[in-house]
Amino acid sequence: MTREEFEKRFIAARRSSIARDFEKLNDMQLQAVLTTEGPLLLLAGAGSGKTTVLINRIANLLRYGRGSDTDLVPEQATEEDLAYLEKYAAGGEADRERVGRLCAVDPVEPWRLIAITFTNKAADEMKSRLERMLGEEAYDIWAMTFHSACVRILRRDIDRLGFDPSFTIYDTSDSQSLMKRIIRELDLDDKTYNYKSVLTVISKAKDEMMSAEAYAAAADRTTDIRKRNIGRAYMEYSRRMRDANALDFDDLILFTVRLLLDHPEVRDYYQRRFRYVLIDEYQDTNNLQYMFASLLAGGHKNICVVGDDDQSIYKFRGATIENILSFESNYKGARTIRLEQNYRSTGHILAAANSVIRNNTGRKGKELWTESGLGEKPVLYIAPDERDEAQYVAGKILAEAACGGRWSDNAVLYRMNAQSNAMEFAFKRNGIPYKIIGGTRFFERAEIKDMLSYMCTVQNPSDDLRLLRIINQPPRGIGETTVENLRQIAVTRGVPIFEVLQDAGRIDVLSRSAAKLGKFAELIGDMRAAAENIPLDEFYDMLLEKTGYEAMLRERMTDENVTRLENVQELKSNITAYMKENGDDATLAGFLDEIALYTDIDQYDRNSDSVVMMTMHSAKGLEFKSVFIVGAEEGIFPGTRSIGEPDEMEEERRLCYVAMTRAKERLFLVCARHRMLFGRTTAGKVSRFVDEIDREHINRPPESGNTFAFGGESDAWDTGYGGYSGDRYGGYGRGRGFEDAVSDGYGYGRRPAAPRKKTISRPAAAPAKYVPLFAAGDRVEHSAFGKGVVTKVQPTGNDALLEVEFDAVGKKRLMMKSAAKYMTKL
DNA sequence: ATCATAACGCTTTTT
DNA sequence: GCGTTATGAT
Repeated sequence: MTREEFEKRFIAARRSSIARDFEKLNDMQLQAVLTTEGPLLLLAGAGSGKTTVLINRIANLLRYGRGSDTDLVPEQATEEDLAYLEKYAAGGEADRERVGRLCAVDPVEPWRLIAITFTNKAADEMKSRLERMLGEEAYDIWAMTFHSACVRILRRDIDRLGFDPSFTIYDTSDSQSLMKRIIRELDLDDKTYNYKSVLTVISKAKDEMMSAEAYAAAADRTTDIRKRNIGRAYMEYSRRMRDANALDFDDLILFTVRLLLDHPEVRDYYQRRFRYVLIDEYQDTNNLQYMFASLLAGGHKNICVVGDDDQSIYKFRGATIENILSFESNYKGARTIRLEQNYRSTGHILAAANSVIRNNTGRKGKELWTESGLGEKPVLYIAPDERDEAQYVAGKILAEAACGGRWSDNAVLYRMNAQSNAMEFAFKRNGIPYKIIGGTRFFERAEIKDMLSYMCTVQNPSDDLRLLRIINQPPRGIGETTVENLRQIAVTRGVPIFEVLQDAGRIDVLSRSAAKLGKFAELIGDMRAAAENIPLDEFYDMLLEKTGYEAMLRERMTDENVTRLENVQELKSNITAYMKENGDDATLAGFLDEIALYTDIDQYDRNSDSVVMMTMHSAKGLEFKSVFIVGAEEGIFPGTRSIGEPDEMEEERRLCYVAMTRAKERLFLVCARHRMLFGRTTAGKVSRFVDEIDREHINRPPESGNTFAFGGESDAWDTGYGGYSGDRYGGYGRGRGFEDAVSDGYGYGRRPAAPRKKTISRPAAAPAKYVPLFAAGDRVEHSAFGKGVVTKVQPTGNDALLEVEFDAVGKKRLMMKSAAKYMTKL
């Protein structure tokens, strides 16, 4: 055997031997795991087992280093070794230790790996799966979000950029209130200079790595007044951020990139350190994140990015799909692997999703497929209005629950949070437990922001923004004029407000309130001392007490204040959780870091069994047995803003693709002909995305043309067709809408006859009078909740609120008319 | 300082 | 249509 032939066979046998560790993967997944060296683009379709691949890839790197992907053959390898490997590779038994020794080439130390994700949730999942697979070794792997990785890097070296390592992080609303203030102070018209749009411009500039100085200078070279004024606002914003020793979310990444670009010794350290860089959700990266990733990977050039161009839905936040589309040209010698086998959805659903996304141009081109059979076709239901739409969804869910399904198998996805209202009502009417994800978030609540502001002020004395928030909260008689004086003096002296506070006694204009100011300064000072000496949870209790915040809430126990108190306590449980996780390392600064980067406490716990409602955006990365996409109408989804804008329309279509591919077994597309939104009723028509679905993969109601239309108008919506809504309780069993006519196999109870041809009167025109269908003491059976007894009937206009004590699920409150459809007297 | 009323907006939003 | 927010009056 020549050396050449020996090496060839050795390399092949080594790769096959390593592959035996990953037998559960499909071929493409395996390739992705074994391809360790150089730039790699992993196009991972929805549900293709992406995280599994990432975890196994890391396991491979730790165990075998580049063994599966190198031409290097150890000098000392013998023909006997080769024979041994070949036998093992062919399926034989072998000593694992010896195989490991023969296959490994530079196994990598865990701390040389960095895996970056976008969300804390993804990072946490990655971490826990790594721990499960690798045990303690996993602790040293940097598995975290872009932002937390940057914080970690900055805490070490930000002093090189003239910031103090104890910097605080401003979240979006902090930035917003700062910008509001700046616009007011610069005397700019808040219509033309809307704080949000100004911040968007700044964020874009930061993404292009344009400093305030550079931006303002460039703006001044133009005649564009607006641009020049935004330049001024940007300058002021940067100056204040610097003075407050604060960084916003963009800054975290921008400054890290700056640090790596301008400071070779820092760059070298990280480039040498990280032998392998992994980036998840690459289609969502913006320019800065691209820079950051490529800087990190600049040393060893082993960068693996995972993403799906078809799932890029955050362009409006600066994500650029270009990063993934041009990965191959950005990285010389890049390899691409496509994961197209889907393990989540059944055939029809996948085919429907494929047929929608096919209408986009500029794709990498991918077609998902599955081995799991055709399953059920997605169903289109057209409701008369949003009430009926919601009632339809509730009905489907109840029917499924009646067959033993779990509530949490169902998700309702909508385009915007405002749509959740109608759904909420329907769920309440029917006693369906639900949970809304998103909307007003925990950390956005005033009382939480207040408590966090106290902590920030204690932690960072120069954080004026936070200090101003709480200086008179609860009221301590420090009024607006005093605050204004304070600020003036701070600006002229060029020092943080807190310093002026301590000096108040010696300043004339402040003399009248000096005592109050001094007391406040003392309070913060005391708390600062306490933070260093007592455990964090005790510190927090002390804060609640000494600041008088708790007392303020307790003073008047309104419903609102009760919730606030609960929230404030909830924050404490965050602290306790943080302490548990970090043990002796738990510090105030550490906690604040974590909180600043944690928008939502993991409010989505899968333990509680309830239907989840959320926007399609938030649904990314999740999966459900049944998915309801509501509001599938032109003008809602796609939204008015994207109609006529080809790029936005494509993004909208990708969003549709994301939403559809969340469904494992059942997918419902629901729309309403008339919808009341923002106080106006508008007529809509079925979303173009629905029309794009191949007819053989969807159950549609018969063409609404002449058959159902009014007076022969072919696309008229106002057909007065009987709907789902509970308004005509006497008529249940009929008028369920189109969809059952095509039989999706999921109607419940009595099957309706063919749809009525047409109805002249508008639905719900004359509200029916209250007719009691149940009385207290009735023994009843509900299709989803089982048997029970009616304990209370409370008439409400033309309906009634029932209280039913169910044998299995306990007390439920139901609206009579809705309940009548699913519940019968025994 | 606190309450009331008027005015305003209003996609989506991993950090 | 509703919930937040800015402003003005007491």
